[in-house]
Amino acid sequence: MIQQATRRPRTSAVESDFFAGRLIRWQLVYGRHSLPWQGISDPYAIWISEIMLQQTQVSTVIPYYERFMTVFPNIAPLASAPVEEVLTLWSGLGYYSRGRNLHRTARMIMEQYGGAFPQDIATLQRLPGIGRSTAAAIAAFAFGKRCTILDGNVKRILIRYFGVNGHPGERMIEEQLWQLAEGLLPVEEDHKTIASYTQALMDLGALVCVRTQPRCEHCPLQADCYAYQNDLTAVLPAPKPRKTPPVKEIVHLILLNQGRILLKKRPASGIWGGLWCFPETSIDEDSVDYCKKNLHLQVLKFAVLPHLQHTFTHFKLIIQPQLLQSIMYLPECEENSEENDFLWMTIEEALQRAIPAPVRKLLLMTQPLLQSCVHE
DNA sequence: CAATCGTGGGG
DNA sequence: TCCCCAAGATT
Repeated sequence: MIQQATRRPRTSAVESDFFAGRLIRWQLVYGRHSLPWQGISDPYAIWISEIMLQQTQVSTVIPYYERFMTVFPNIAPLASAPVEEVLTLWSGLGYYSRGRNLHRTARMIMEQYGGAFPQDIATLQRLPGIGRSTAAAIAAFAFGKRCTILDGNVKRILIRYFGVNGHPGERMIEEQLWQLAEGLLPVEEDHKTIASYTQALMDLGALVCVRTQPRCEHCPLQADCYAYQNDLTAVLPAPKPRKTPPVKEIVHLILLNQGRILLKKRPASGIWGGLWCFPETSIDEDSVDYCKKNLHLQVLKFAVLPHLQHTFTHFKLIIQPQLLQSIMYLPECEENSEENDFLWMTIEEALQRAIPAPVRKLLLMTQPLLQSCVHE
């Protein structure tokens, strides 16, 4: 598994501080120090940033983080807000269960811990949305706890540094990496040291030990890196074997009525859980029939918009948008029926709600069209 | 363990 | 255009 094992008999305390020391000194000069969630030890702010940063790049997160912290500067208003308000601030960021779990956790911390963040990593990890790595990040940054993160950056660094064969997806490898990461922690449990070290790992992975064309010339670990010394940085880590994702095709119904459009709130579980979307049908079904049968709406189809491609991690979605004029609607589909999961709203209102990225895109694309319809 | 869950950017 | 995947967690 670990090719260096013969040359490097595990991680000793001496090596640990060799590794950590170099990293910390490098971070001081070349690392990032001005990110919005840095230079603080407010566990709430750190928590929000860590959740947003899960599987999401820093540049994407920054504007979302700023908006979120303006609306919810601390845990109390977050806990007392409706979930939908959280999802609205999450709109476009993806992985919306993060938003729902964030809200659940805020309420749990208010109720079970009197509004104060638990400092113990095991307790942190029991909170919704906080796994092993995120718990460690919060504990390290906010409380200076001596525990290791293991995100994509750290995995890539360790795999190269130690010359690990195999994908992090395999349980054995995953556990190996956790063990290695823990062995490399600075010996002393000093808040500043732990925070700098943790940030150093992230920065090295994001700025130097990047996936393609790593900047090994600038790496403080170069002399000891297995991949660099053996010219293997291009093949380590081995790419994850992937199946070609399936393609799904659906129709999005943009229903117009007196300057308003109809949106439907999706169930909390599944894709885009809890978000507002256009009613959708299969491409095999006649959309006018669908509206009559399922929405009790008499409609007139008057435009088919160019299709939209949206790629998820595990499948590709082709969206066929249709513009439909609703002539009238029958009593069964009054507003506020169906537990309020169908709502007519103006396009401006819709844009301010919790909607997924493609819906936002479609709304913006068709906004001029809708305006001209109103005038008719 | 494998699938699920978004979106955007870079090569 | 296509492939890869980023401060992962949950089921």
